[in-house]
Amino acid sequence: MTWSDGVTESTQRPQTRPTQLPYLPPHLRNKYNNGAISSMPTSSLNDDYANNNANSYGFTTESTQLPLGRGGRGYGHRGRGGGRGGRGRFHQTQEQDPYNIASKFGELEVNVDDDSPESTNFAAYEDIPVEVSGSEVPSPASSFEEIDLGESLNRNIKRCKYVKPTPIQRHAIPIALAGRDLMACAQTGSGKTAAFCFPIIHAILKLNRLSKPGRVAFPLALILSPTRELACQIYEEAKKFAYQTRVRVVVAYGGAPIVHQLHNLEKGVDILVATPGRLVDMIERAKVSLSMIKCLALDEADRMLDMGFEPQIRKIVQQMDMPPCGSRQTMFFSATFPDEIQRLASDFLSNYIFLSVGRVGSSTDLIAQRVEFVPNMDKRNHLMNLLRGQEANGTNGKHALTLIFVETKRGADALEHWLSLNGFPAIAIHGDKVQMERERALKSFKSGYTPILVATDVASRGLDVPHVAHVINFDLPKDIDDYVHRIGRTGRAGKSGLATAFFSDQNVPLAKALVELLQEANQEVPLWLNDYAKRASNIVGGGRARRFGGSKFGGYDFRRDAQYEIENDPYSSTYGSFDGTTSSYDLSHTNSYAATGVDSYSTGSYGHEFSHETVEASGWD
DNA sequence: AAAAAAC
Repeated sequence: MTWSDGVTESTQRPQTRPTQLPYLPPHLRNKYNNGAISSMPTSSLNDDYANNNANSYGFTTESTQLPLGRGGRGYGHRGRGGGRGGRGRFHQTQEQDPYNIASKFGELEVNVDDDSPESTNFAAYEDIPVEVSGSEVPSPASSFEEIDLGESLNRNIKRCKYVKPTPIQRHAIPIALAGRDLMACAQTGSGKTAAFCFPIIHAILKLNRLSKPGRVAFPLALILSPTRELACQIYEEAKKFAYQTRVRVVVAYGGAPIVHQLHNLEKGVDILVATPGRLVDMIERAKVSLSMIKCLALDEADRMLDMGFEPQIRKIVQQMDMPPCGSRQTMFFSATFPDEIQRLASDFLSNYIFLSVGRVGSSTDLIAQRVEFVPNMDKRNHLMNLLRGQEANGTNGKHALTLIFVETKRGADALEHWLSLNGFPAIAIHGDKVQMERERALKSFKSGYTPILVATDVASRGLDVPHVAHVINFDLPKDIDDYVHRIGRTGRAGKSGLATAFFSDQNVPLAKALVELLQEANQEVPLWLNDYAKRASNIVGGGRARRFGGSKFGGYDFRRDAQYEIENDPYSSTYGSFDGTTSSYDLSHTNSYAATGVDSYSTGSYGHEFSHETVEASGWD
């Protein structure tokens, strides 16, 4: 992870940096001058460069300190990040793939930009199913030129080597530029960070009222994240996009000394990226005021509004000095968006547009999912056999990392210990570890030094680790959405991935939703699991279809199913996008929006998917 | 019953 090594470690113990450097696989070291990062000098990627770069960051993390443009060193943050590895499914491999690792595999569809813009992949691109609903939806844009974010942003888009907007960007950016509120479903890695960062930066530039230094910071935009690591990831992205715009981006999160963050705030902040706890702390210390907020963005929004987070979010958004709903712009982004969370989110939104980008080319299409019945008692032995099998196959090591999810922090430590005892190089990450340990664990895993990471759900969302070949749900999560996010850690960079779940009798409540998910992803459903699902369906109502409308869309506008609630709900005004004519909201027709002044459209086909020749390359067969 | 997120 990138978030604190440059900030604290390198300033406190700069002499230790060399051993802390992100590992760069030997076979990749001399391959950086190809394709999209052609401007990058090969020499800039040797260890010396990384070393210098890391040191040069110090804790001066403001955007203007980036070495971009000097010898084309630029955007990768290579010295610290170790490469966050994009999924490479779209044309923006570089967005999360500073090393351009994806293209190194030579088996990706993503670099079509380089030579043949008209290649067939563009056709697939157009076919990604998109669903939009809401009133007066701005038209999608097919190119960045068409969007025209202004000179400096256009320059940064070019620097990022973004050639064409991804589907989520094509739709979300015009919506955001129009100042509309937005609820967007899109897989991580599909460019959603850029989808909200570009419009935010554009809006701030247009305001022409950049923040000044001062004892109290008045950010114009706030981006919230559920984990510290994700906050840092967004921060790094936003910094790239804001390069040389004089828009200042600052990050605030717990577990790290607050003084550095406060110092950065005092220098002025336009965009604040934060985790909730630290932000509340800063507001209560009167170091930050939200009174100038023009735009609020929540990433992994469904997590931000779940039981644990909702009060904090409510506090930040409704009980501090943030301008009320309607006089600010609010955007929610997530890969999964259950009904009940949509309902909560609508409290914070005004006349919003719902946008869902299909899953083509994202997680479930590239991931082979297996579910095995394993009683709790047998889990360790079963895991051992699995790992031994990988060893025998050669399908482990630096480029086939294994991520094991467990339910509890204690369980993570215990399993790490047990694996280590049995000769498997494993390390655990969870929220009881201090930040330094979390970071070290992640780095050790990313580098392949410990190719097995045992994790709690701290690692289930937003975490970008390249080369995760296998996700093992040692303990299955209670919530199917968590499962979706977890397995989304593999199948990255266009490579296929494997997800194995240990299903025990404690997971019966999950059976139905799991079966539906497997079916949706064209995965084989074990007979015994089907039996559980049938039996469980009597006990546990609903399932995935309820939330996802049985489609391949990543989400489904809950307002479509909300007729009676609209009629009876005292908060029905929050559904203002339906023009108040709720009674004419006819659910019997899919296209009923048109009749009620609510526009809705779908594009693309369900059947078309990227073709990947990478399945056999994964080594899991 | 658990995880995450402030000091």
